[in-house]
Amino acid sequence: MAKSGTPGKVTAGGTARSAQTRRALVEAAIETLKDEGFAGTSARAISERAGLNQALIFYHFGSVVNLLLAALDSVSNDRMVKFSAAINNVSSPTDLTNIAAQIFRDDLDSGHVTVLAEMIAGASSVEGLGVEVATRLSPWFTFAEEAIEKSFGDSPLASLLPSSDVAYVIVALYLGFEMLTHLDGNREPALRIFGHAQQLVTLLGAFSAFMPPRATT
Amino acid sequence: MAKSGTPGKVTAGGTARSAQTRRALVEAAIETLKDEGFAGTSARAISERAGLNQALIFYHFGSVVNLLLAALDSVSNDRMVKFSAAINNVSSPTDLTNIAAQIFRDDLDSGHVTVLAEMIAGASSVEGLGVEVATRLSPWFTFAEEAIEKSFGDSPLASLLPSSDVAYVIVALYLGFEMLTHLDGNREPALRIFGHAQQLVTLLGAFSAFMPPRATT
DNA sequence: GTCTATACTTGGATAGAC
DNA sequence: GTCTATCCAAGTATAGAC
Repeated sequence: MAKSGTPGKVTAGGTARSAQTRRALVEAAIETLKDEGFAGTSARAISERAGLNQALIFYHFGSVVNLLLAALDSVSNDRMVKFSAAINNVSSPTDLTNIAAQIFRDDLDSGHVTVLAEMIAGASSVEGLGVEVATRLSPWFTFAEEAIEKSFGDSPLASLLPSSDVAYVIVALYLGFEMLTHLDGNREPALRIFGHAQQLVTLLGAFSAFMPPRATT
Repeated sequence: MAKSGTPGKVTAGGTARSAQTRRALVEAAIETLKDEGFAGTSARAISERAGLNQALIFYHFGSVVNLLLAALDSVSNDRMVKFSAAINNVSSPTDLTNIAAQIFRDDLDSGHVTVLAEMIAGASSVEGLGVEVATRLSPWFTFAEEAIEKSFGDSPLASLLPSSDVAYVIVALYLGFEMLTHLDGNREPALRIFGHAQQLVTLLGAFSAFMPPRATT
């Protein structure tokens, strides 16, 4: 992307002030994406929110899109850290749905999934952005898959569906809930449905007692 | 909206040529939304695709956003007509999943859900657009709910979840699948999962034989 | 109703002073 | 590393000729 040797890289070293500026810009980019959407997230809108000069975006990131990708990296990493910490306390399906509901509520309120959704939707408008976003999305799948394996792996339910497909459904639902919730500002349906999911898992768990145990390949 | 008495209304009468121009613009807006996303759908991009003059957008629709809403109306109506026709042949859960899979494949390929997803995501960027999009989305919920009632209403499964919540999940999944599929251009996971859903419904149907019948309120 | 031409605004990006 | 100033492209929207 950035010309060789320029400070365009996200990981570029430099003074402490540099790092602080970059962080401020990334933070402002995230907030702008949440509030104004992809189409409303211009260099001017971001810099104004950060209280910094517009030219700094191009100095530090080379382009607006690069800054947006850095913003996506940031929220994605934050989510993974939070997720990973939570999942260590998980070993049963019930655990998983409980923790998932809690994290989901957190994400809805903080707007982190909004950033992802806006970047996915905005990817159609910028050549080459799609693959970059897809790359940053793939950890979400593997994380979800691991969580499912860890909590459902011993259950006969695991033989019903490949965990990679379940992970795909979870991520899709996460995105869909986010979009609907964001559109009308009403998070109740999504949260209520998470409650249903917990009951369903319990119910399926009861059924699974009558199913043959999972084949150990 | 448009000033009073101006031809901004979608339903405005006028010459046959007028109607044709409006249709061409709406069609071009749909295609542009699919190919370029919300942020890339400018008056210039639309008019160029339609082979018409850019000023016609403002003459006929008053603003670009109004044209986009007309485009959303158009795909939304088309979908509803198609859905409604399909659902008349449906009476069992198995019927529903079969038809749903078929329609879903159709929608993925035709890109109609893309239009919806881009409009939802883009709504964040334009003041007041959110409520307009939400209004046009509500028929999708009621339709899904009716379809569920019609096919699951007699099943004991219906007592597990309110059909309005199931409808919410379906719409969310539709959106989520669309975004993921659009991002990486690979529709296989989503289609495969529809296959799983059919098996699950069959399985649940078997289980439901052991459940108490639905209370007739 | 449609086109050309144009006014005005916003956005991405760079040069150069500090 | 940051700011001011500026260029240029693209966007919305309107006026007026046809």
